[in-house]
Amino acid sequence: MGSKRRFWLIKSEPGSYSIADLERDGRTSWDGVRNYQARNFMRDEMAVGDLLLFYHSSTEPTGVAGIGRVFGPAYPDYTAWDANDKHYDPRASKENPVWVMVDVEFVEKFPAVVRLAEMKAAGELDGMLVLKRGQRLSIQPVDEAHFKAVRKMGKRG
DNA sequence: GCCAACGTTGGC
DNA sequence: GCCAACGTTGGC
Repeated sequence: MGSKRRFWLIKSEPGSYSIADLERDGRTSWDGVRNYQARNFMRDEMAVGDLLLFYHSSTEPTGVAGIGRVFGPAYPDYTAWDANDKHYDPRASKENPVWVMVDVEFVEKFPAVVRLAEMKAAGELDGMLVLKRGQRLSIQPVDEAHFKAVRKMGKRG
């Protein structure tokens, strides 16, 4: 895994959890991820200190709303074996957690959302996963150059 | 609200 | 192990 800091994009519908919520809370558990590829990224590749583009999906406008940081290593997502939880998975148990989560902390909220359309128009973001049609993965690795470019766009407001 | 794209499930 | 059917995601 190494010590090299990685960069990620995490998606959230702001109606359920927004960058403003993270700013208010300071820190939150990124629970409810029920996709194997996304889980593997959290479990195997995310490291404390990794920076995250916080992406608002299914809203207007869609785009990157701010920055977060991985606060702690992956641990079992106990909401998976809570029958009352929205993300309950009957295959999961304390003995066999199946799913994991990480803790995420607030870093910054952009003055204005860096819109998806704006990102598509920026040539420097060519190849970024989130720009690909049909790309539904809720946790995506991001190139350092792409991360920096988006952050710069965000600071401009 | 529509629907394309995708991941997952389950019959065979 | 294939693959059709299904449910979900998420932009538009």
